[in-house]
Amino acid sequence: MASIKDVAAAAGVSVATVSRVLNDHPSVSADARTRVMTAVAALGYRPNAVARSLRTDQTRTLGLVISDVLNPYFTELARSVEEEARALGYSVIIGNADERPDLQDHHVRTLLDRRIDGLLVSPTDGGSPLMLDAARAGTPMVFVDRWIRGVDVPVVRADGQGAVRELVAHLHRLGHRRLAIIAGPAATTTGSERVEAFRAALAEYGLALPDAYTGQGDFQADSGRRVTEGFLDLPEPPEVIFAADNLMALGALDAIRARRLRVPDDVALAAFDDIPWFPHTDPPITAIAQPTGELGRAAVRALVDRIEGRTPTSVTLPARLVVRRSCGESSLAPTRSPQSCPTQAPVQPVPTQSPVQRSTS
Amino acid sequence: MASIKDVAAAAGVSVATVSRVLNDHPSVSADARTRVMTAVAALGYRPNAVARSLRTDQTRTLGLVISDVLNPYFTELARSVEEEARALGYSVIIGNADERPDLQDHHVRTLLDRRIDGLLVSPTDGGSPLMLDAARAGTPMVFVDRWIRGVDVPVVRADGQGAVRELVAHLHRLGHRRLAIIAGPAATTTGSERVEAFRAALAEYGLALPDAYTGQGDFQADSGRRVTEGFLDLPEPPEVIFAADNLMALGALDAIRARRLRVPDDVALAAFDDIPWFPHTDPPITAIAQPTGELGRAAVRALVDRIEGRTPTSVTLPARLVVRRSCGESSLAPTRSPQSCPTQAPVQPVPTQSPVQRSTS
DNA sequence: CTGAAAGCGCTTACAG
DNA sequence: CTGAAAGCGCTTACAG
Repeated sequence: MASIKDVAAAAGVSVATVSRVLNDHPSVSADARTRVMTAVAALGYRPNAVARSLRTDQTRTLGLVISDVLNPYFTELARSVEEEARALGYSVIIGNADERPDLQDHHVRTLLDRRIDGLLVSPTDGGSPLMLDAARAGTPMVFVDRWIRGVDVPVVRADGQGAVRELVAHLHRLGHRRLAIIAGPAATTTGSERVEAFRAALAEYGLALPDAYTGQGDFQADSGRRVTEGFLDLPEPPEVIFAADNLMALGALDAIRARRLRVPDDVALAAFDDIPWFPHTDPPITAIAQPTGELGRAAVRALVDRIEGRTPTSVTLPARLVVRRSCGESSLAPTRSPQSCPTQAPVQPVPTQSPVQRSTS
Repeated sequence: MASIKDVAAAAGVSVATVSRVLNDHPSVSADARTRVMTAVAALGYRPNAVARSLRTDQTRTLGLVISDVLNPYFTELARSVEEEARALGYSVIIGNADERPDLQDHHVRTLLDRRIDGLLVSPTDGGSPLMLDAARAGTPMVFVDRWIRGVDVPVVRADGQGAVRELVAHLHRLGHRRLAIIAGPAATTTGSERVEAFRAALAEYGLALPDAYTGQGDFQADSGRRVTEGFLDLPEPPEVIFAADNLMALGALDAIRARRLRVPDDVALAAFDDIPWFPHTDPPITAIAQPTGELGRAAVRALVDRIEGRTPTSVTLPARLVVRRSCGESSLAPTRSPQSCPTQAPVQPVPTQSPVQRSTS
């Protein structure tokens, strides 16, 4: 592969001059510039990004460590992150933690070794020493979706509290009183916050959230299946199961189907995170939708601000409830007729409660 | 951040010695080794992968350019690729082409600039000059899923011919005669091969595939929606719509739902690629499943073989039909009762036709 | 077993 | 405007 030396030789200039035209440095004669451009084209020369990074101490690369690539929520997040990063002149390297702290650390370490300019993380756990050290050592970092308390790192996330209250109101209106939740790992913020929001909303209706109705999942499908089986084995099974993410809802559906039970007649089901398939499941699933694309973009902007010396801003955007049929027929709805549910614009009967919130971390 | 010089100074040895212990070179005294290890631990030193890559001319990194991250098929492929690569000591950088040739080229270029050791590609088009040049220039490369004719690059893919024949047999048995397909871009192999397999299978039953029943999609949901609307507007709409991938099937479902039509009563639907949601849609969707994980692993093995000087092998694995209810009730099935459809092991009434096939490219 | 030195492919003050 | 030279952080023959 041609190097800068080859180009310099072909153009009859020094490597310094080649470097200058490649980097659009102003002080280069028009003549030198054209000769270099010609040589570059003739040789099909492409600068070695590795060498450039070593010299400039910047890689123009962002690391993104997500909890699970098989989760459509994170996949959509990753897509918007890459898009925004590209618009700002950065590449992104994705690491998939698969909800495993050890794998998460593996990726953080690898990314750090590659000297990425900044790190976007959705932590799988309460914070590994590695990540905390990196943050303290001054690695530009931003948390997306999930975060870790007590670390001075900006957070970009959705607030689901309002939407969870609306969900509980919806369920209560439909006559449901025995509500259960499949929670995510307590060590993650989304794992604990969603349970707490649910518990608080139930309390407003004088309803308790007994331990038997609080199943411990890990955000993956299998755990949703397992926890649901436990719920259904109870002497008094819940009337509603609220899965704290879409994959556990998938697992719950599997378990319910396996017992030949019907949703919502035998058990109602709702999920956190909306995905394109939810309007099409049998029945369509009521879900809490996050502004995923906007979160990804805001996270990149915050990280790039941090990298380029500006002050990064934490961002919290509201999630919203999308009512479908999996919790029962709303008395407001006319009759049980097939609904039109285009993927891009899900039905949204309940208005978004609060405007975009921005707060400085 | 500490460099190798700092470690050498702290340990009282030369940087050469530090490098040797870091790389497990045999000729280092036990004493020197322990002093270096101690210094490394004390400083929290981590070798700079950028510098190492520049010096050794290898990055231990594979590039993976996939057609669309939002497509669960590619997401599963990416996961298995990363897993196998990690097992073999490589990292992988994913580039998402979003079915756009220009974006694909952007990622190939970026990856090449970073001097990845090898490239795994599922081409979005018939082959950009950039990619063809890279292949000719000797960049280690392997095609996964989709490929390009006339280039000497190993291919790892699934053969769907047998499964498509089984699908058509299934449809014919159910009494369907007007069958339509939503095809992918003709410039991609999977875009054209699936149509041809479908056409050939229809011919065996004396059925034609008229132009009006051949819709041009781009493997993304919107195109499935658009093409389906066209089909439904026909004076004589098809009885079955076969979507050449899962996202176009999602779009088709949207379009069908929007018209308040029912699957399979008004139109039957089948898809290429099986995904965890298909058992749960309304109705569960009949699909052709690829051995995705195995494809990803085989592709990595082929690429690493190529990189490390061994002879890479092309691999073709059979796809298989998974019958569900979206094409109508099979006369074999007892009654319309809810089925048990665990995500992990979809119902597979039709036996896999051929054993694993391996052929050298 | 160990160190001094060269060199990977760039960028960038420094002189001219 | 241009080039010679230093240096980014490593690895690896080469000598000893």
